[in-house]
Amino acid sequence: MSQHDPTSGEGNEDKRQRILEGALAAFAEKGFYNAKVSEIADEAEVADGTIYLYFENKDDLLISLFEDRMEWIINRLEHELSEVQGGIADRVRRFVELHFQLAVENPELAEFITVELRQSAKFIKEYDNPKFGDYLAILTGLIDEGQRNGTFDDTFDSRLVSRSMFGALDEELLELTLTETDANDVSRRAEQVSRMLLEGIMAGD
Amino acid sequence: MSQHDPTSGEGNEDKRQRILEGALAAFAEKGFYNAKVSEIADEAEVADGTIYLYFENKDDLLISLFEDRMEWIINRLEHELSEVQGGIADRVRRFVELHFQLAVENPELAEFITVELRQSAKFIKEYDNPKFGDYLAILTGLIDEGQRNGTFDDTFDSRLVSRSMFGALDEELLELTLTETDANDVSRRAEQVSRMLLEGIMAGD
Amino acid sequence: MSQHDPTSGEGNEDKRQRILEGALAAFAEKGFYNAKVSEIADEAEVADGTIYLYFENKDDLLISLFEDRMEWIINRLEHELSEVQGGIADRVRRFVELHFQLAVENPELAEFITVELRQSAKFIKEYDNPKFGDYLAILTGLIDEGQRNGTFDDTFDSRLVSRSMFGALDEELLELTLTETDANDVSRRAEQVSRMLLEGIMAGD
Amino acid sequence: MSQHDPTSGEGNEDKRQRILEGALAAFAEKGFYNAKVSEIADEAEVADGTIYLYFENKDDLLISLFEDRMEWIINRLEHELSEVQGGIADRVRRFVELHFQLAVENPELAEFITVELRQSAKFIKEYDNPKFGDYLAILTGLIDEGQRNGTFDDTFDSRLVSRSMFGALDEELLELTLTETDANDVSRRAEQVSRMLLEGIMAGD
DNA sequence: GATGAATGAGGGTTCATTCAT
DNA sequence: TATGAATGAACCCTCATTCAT
Repeated sequence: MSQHDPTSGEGNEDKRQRILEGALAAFAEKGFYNAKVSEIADEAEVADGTIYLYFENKDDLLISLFEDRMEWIINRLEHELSEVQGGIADRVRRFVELHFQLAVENPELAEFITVELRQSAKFIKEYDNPKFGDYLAILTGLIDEGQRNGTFDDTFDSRLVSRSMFGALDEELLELTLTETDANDVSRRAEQVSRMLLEGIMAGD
Repeated sequence: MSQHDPTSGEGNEDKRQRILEGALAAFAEKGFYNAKVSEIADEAEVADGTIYLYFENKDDLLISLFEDRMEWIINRLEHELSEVQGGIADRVRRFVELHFQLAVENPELAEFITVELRQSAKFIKEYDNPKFGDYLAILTGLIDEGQRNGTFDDTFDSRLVSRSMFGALDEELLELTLTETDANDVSRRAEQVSRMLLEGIMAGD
Repeated sequence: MSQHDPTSGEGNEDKRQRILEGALAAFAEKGFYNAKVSEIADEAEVADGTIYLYFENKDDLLISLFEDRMEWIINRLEHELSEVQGGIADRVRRFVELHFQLAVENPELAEFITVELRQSAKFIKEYDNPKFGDYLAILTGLIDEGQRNGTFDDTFDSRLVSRSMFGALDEELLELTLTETDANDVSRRAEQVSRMLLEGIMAGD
Repeated sequence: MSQHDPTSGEGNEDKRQRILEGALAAFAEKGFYNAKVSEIADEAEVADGTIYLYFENKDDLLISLFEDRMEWIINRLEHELSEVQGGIADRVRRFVELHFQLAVENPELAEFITVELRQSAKFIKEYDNPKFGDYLAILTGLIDEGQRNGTFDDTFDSRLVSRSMFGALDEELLELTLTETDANDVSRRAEQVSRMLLEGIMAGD
């Protein structure tokens, strides 16, 4: 999506990252349409025009930011999930926990994803948003595996389940970004969300 | 929120409604920021300036549209839920079903609510969005009642549960608005979503 | 070419004309690319945005100005030529004289036509520039008539002759706009140009 | 006009020429204002910044290109005219022919000269454009000589005549560059133009 | 009340030019 | 000398809002 990758030196990748961070800050604070390119440039400490060396236009900056951050999240999720000892339910629990943790650690990112992803859903549909598909696939994979090994009720459509779980989780994260929440409460919420979702799909006795 | 409360009755209320419908169509199709006031005026068959007799500005039009439509949805929900024979679980099931039904009957409204509500979340926070609170209160009320009568597990925070349920439901409705879905599949989804959510919170044996 | 003809009242046609005059002044002084839309607006005493109610964009303003002024010139030429007593040579002489006269009376217009018409030739080709065709047709018509009645040598291609005559005339008018020239000298030049061009195509004995 | 006169000889002069050729191609294709310096650099296979080692700025590049190409044309004209056997009329005829020939051989140059010279006339006036004066002087010289030896009518102002002849010729060359024309037609046009112009100024019998 | 022509602030983007390497 | 990434001033155009009719 990026127009121009000036050489491949570190200085430049750093500049690209600074721009993405400036965009993240601006989009999180004001939303895509109210964020000015010149503010992003200020934040990134580059000239306005420099942004256009790394991104085609403001839209591309949005898309690229999504892809960049989703990729980071996906890597992080895959890494953390691979380290989980225990069954499939533990991994789902970890999946949920990790989201709360990431949201607490990166409030701007949480705000950006929860607020802009939805708004940009249609916008992004045109670009197909493969990264979001990759992301959901992780969750769908967990559900599928749980259904195969009898942990989860296999009368559910795993894609529907993963979408719904994402929706529930996302809504909680939105609440988190929009209100002050103390740490204890955050873990209590994580526990409740994963318990509720898991019990919803557990294979009945 | 609206600036002008037309005194001379139905003729004006009709004009106000035409403007809101034009806004709904425009916002659903293009999103709030890409919808032009002049397009809304065209759609409503009024002059651009007329919109400012009924609404303070474009923001107010968005807020008013939310409030108007949420009020309509709330009334509809309350009416339909009041007619449900059976227990609390049946009412939750009906709550979910009704959403799918409304989304199918009013695709523009579904698109508007699912896409713009989120995006406007922060924007709307400033205005506090009491209607959304009223809406969620219906669901929270159902959960509370179920917890009191022992149908639902009362170790869950009912507000968290209702938010999560809304999130799950909303995500499914978004999927519905963004892809073609046949009627059979819609009811299958409604069934799965309500089953999953209910089992998640049922008082376990 | 113009986008919007707001009603048809005189006030509006006047505004459109003021914009065209502002454009003429700006284009003549600075050339198309160096003239700023905001300067044209200033000159016309309208807001920047008003220009876009009457013209699609800056290009359209250029095209429209050409068409408007060429039409005016064509009408003027046709009217004046129709009043000429005498033969075809007198009408050609009058054609040339009139150009010098118009250039003296409307130096901005002369500058605009001589400088921008050429530069915009290719640009205007895309829009086909029918008015320039109409203009040249007047001259071609004179040549044709002179050839038919034996005044002019009919071994010349009348279209080539009229283009060449236009080129010669246009070059002289350019010189006129770029240097100070006193009135006596202007008429001397007009006389020389028409004499030279006429003798060039007279049927020889 | 050029900032830098490369000291180390041919390698640099070659680079300067490549830049001028790139500029010619770009200006001919898109016009001065729409041609980008970076495109010229691409065409010349040099870096953008390199252009500024050889030319002060984009304006200087335009001026320098004019001067370079006009000098070339002048040399070519003087050489060819010096080889003409025959009288002054033959040399004028050759002058015209040669223009058509050069235009056919160098369409980009023809386009550049016919389209941009005029547009840049005022722009160039500021720099005085001595080369164009030199060029016209050739033609004026021919006219003067013809007037002195009685071939041409000496009641004409030779500078006016040469300007008009240039204008006529230039207009024909413009037509040539803007439309497809086959070789036969080109020579027919050359013949007609020179015949017309010569007869126009021949000393009457 | 209703109109819609007019307004003008605002912002995304371009591109000639610079300068550190 | 040569490079080309970076700069940032400049500008066309949009569109929410106003107000004379």
